[in-house]
Amino acid sequence: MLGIVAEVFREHGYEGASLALIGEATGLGKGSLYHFFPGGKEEMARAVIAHIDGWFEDNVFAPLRDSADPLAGIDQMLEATDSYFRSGRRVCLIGAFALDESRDLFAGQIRDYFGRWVTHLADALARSGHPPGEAGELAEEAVAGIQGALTLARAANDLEVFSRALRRLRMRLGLAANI
Amino acid sequence: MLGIVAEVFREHGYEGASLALIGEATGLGKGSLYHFFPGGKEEMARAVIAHIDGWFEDNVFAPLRDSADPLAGIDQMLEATDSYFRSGRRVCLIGAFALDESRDLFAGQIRDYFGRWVTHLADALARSGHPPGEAGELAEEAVAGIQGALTLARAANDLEVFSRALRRLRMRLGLAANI
DNA sequence: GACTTATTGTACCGTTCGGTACAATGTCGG
DNA sequence: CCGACATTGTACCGAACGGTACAATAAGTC
Repeated sequence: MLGIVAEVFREHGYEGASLALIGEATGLGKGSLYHFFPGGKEEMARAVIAHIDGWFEDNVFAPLRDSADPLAGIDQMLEATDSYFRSGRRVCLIGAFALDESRDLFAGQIRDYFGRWVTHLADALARSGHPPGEAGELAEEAVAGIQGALTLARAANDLEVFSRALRRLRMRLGLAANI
Repeated sequence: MLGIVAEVFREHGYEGASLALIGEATGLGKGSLYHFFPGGKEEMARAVIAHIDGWFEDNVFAPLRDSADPLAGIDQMLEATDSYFRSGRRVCLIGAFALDESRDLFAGQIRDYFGRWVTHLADALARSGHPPGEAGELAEEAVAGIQGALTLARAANDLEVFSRALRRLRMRLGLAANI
């Protein structure tokens, strides 16, 4: 159900996601909505962010952190990212929240999400042989590249923009070009 | 005055920028606002996008297109970009619009803005010696990198993220590291 | 000064907003 | 069957939303 709410926030942004839309999408009335989320819209958004964060923790950060072979972890990260963003069809809710005033409400969660992504990727890159300083820069470049590609893909209404970005990243991070 | 309205949209997003906020920021009442923009909020946003587009046309796209030395044009692009986004303090309104539902209203203008940015940069890169295909990819990577760096800088609340991204881009696009 | 047009303030419209109250149902162990 | 608690639908609240009407004023033109 959090997934459905997430989709509404993704589609309409924090301000644009009205309780009417959320209720319609989930099939729940205000009674139920406020039963599960006494804190109202803000708590819903917070729960959605935490839910997404959890998914990334399991499917993106954990492989980066735990894979014996760091390159395999990076490959899993890229696969999971491609799958999560539906090859560019989906937008990054947390990235979108970071841009407008809703950032102030969720600043901690947003910073944490992106911070961990960059940190874990930098760590994997360092373990795969990059000098520590360079690994941090490369990780930052990679995460920013993904976010930017999502924006650009949506602006151009062309999914290929996102696929191309992932393909470039794969090579740039030290993975084979095939697959 | 369009600049002030732009700032309100940038800060609050399309949905979040209420007429009350816009009126307060500009010092204009609804009477004046609807006198200048009979089409209401949508026309305001359209005018703001066109205004931004014009600024980029003059300060970013034109140097890319018209500079005799393509590398000098690229350098001017990066300088103008850094100055426009206030080294990461500012967010890209058009990028933010691309992410949520307001994209549907302004799809044409958004696609045009990013499309021209990528095209003109690709052209300059090709003239500076990159093979045509590679130039297009590199241009896409650069524009996406800028957008992503803005998102990341704002998420981390750290302007250095944006500065680092521009520094990397400068090198990657074939410019000296200094300056 | 008179006429015309541009600009503004104010009051108001219907709708939707996020949120609350609460009685009515469903659910389930005892 | 019972009380206890979880879940829901509905009606309602005041505030804010985008937008309109229009009279009052300002600014220019002849």
